[in-house]
Amino acid sequence: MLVLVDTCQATASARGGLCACLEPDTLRRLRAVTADSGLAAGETVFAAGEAAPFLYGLRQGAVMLTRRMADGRRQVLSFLFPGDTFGFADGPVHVATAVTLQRSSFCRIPLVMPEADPFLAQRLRHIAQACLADAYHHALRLGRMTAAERVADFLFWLWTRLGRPEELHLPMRLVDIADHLGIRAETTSRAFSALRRAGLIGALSSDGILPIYQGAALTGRR
Amino acid sequence: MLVLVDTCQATASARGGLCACLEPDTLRRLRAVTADSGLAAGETVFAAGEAAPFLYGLRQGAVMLTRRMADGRRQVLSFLFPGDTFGFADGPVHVATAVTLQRSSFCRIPLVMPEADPFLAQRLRHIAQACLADAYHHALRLGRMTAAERVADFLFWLWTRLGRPEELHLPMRLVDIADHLGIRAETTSRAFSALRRAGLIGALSSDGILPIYQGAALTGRR
DNA sequence: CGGTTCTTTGACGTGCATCAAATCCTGTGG
DNA sequence: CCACAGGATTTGATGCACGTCAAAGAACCG
Repeated sequence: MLVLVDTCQATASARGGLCACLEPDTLRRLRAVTADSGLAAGETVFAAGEAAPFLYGLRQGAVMLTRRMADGRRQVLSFLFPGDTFGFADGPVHVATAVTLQRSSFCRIPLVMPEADPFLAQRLRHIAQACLADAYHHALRLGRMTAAERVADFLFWLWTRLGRPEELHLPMRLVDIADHLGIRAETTSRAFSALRRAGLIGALSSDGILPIYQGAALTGRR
Repeated sequence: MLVLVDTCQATASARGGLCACLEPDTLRRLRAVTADSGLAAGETVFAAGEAAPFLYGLRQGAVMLTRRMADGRRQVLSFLFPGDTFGFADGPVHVATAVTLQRSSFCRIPLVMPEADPFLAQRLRHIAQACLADAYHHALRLGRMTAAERVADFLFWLWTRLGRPEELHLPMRLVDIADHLGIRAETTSRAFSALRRAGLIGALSSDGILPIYQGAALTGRR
């Protein structure tokens, strides 16, 4: 457990904004029952199959949602950043495992709350729909794009999500990106190298900083 | 436009049940503003990019949701059956195109309704979450399963969704299944042949009837 | 400094795509 | 009823994108 901080880094492009987008009075009511908590990098927030009594709003840090097959094959379903809401379950248990990629802190919303609060229920419905739209886009990536296109499209998504900075800070490993895009870490590395040779990005430094030279050119025609 | 029918074939395994699962009084209120409509096979219910003023509940028939890349590559996002709810958008416009696979009939729910009806909003939130759970499962299929596994797992899903019948009625073409699973129609055909030779299924007849001999054996270890 | 983990690059193998052709089915018109 | 055209499925032959295996840096850590 880390110390709690009160600054929420939620941005407008977040799929959620339980922290950022709620009306002030709803937010005030939320605060009354919301327990903030923090975790170091590499820790499990919740695991697939566990009971799902909370929704989570990511305040700081980065999280990934994963699923595994019985033989260990892993799919990274989604990467989450400040302002994103996660923990949606289909029924009483989680369908995915959530793991922190960095030190992260969360809001936790007890699942009884949205049942009682129509405004919150409405907001959560829209968030779930935004996640669904993302998942549809990702299905297109996985089903119909080449490895190089997947990597470029993913970097474009990430670059946009993080506010189109000149340098992208990648909190995840290459193998996590590979498991997100349905390819191998080696293939991911080769795609990065090709983009670098093409002048769209710079070299990935060991601390995960990736210069973006032509971000708009990363998007293929969808 | 087809004639309206009043029997809704929604089942318990449907992701939705706007027709089947609502409380009688809510249903009655819904009926007051719900316009039923019908379409023949191969027609477009709505297209990606169009305004999204309605949600849809499928009463009879079958529908698929698709997305295309600019160069024509197509991804079938989901197959829908009676009882399923669709038309969720992220914002004001549809993110997918919905096409009928058979003669189908729908309920249409104006999007202003859930805003006004907390019960309906709650229900839609749960439906959207169920769709998200499906989309996550599908990401695992697309990202980490072999072609043969994808086909078997898809058939298992479909078999379960349709009530585990002895004969599956496939309303879609092989190429639609292929575009759903991120493979080619030829590969899909080969996978069917392999399952047939293994004795799990029978021969696919020209009218789309597929005998299921060992449905439970279709599921891989996930 | 030695051990560990991650990334990068090369060499080679394979699963699926692609190309092609045969078969089957359906609809149409004589 | 039969002939024919067009489309879907099936199967075979071949090619290539990406997986797999391997090894060499590079960064980190005790």
